[in-house]
Amino acid sequence: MTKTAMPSPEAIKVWARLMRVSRQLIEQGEEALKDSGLPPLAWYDVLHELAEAGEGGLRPFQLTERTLFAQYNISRLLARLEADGLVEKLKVADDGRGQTIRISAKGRETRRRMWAVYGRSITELVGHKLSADELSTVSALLGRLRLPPAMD
Amino acid sequence: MTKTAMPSPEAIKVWARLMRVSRQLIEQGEEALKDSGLPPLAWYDVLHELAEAGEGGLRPFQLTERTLFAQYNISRLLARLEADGLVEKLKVADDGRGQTIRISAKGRETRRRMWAVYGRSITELVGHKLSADELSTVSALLGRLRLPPAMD
DNA sequence: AGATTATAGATGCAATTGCATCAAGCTTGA
DNA sequence: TCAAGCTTGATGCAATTGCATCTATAATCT
Repeated sequence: MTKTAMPSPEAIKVWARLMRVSRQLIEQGEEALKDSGLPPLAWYDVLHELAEAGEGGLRPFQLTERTLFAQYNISRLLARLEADGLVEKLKVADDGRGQTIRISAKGRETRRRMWAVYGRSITELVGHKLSADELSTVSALLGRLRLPPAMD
Repeated sequence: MTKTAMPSPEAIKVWARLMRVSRQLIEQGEEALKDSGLPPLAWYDVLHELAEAGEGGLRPFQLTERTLFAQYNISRLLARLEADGLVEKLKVADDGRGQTIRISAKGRETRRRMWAVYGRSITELVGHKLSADELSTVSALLGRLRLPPAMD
């Protein structure tokens, strides 16, 4: 059993700023989307993953892993997305429990419109605040905080 | 009217990692607190601000500003904290609408115990992953993403 | 095979959040 | 001074989240 020490002042500062900046980013993103009459960020996250996955789609449990949303949250979010016609649920052949989720044309379109709005927030709150070099530095260091660490 | 361009790939990467890392940090913090039978992170944030404010306490609207929680959220959170005896609501002399919130001894003790648990998560997820220099670099750059920017 | 354990996804119920709005007290300005 | 408007904080109601648990199917073990 190894003792875990309390965080250094430097670590605390990183944590505090990480919390504050991410909260801002979320808040302003949600606000911008709402002002444009678009769905909340959580929908974007899922549509984004599904769009990247392409025609093959993804299983709900894969979405759970990638987005870090809880299982029951994904389950209900997908129900709402399906009700809105943004995704389709397909039976999967080799596993009777499972299903595959595929983004629909309407889903892609919604995602595109959300990105147009949300991307602007990112530019304002992130892109315009730091140089390209600084952005690379931050993302490299944040990559090492990720679980699992990003290796680029 | 100035056009806002879409974010560069570097900005997107920073945003994506920021979101992921902060989500992890929150999730693991919440989990650690729950496992120890302690209240959720939101309580910590408020107790922390109140502890820093000292005997003078803070007005609810000041908490709203500092924590970035919505006004109605603070209102109800304070009701729960008061019900648990962690804070006291005091009438404020010069403004009949307002109140001052002051942390109680029990509140300080709860905060202390939460920090013992939460701090460990921060050490594991942040402190142990980067050197002191790297931590300083990240916090300086994140400071510039803050609104308003931190000036240190 | 049959029993046991694990995994995928859904869901009832309680707690929390978001939204809209309210009540009460301040402030301003004609 | 008093009407109009602003600020502080609370709250009813709907939507979402968290928790625990459930059903169904797969995988493993004897």
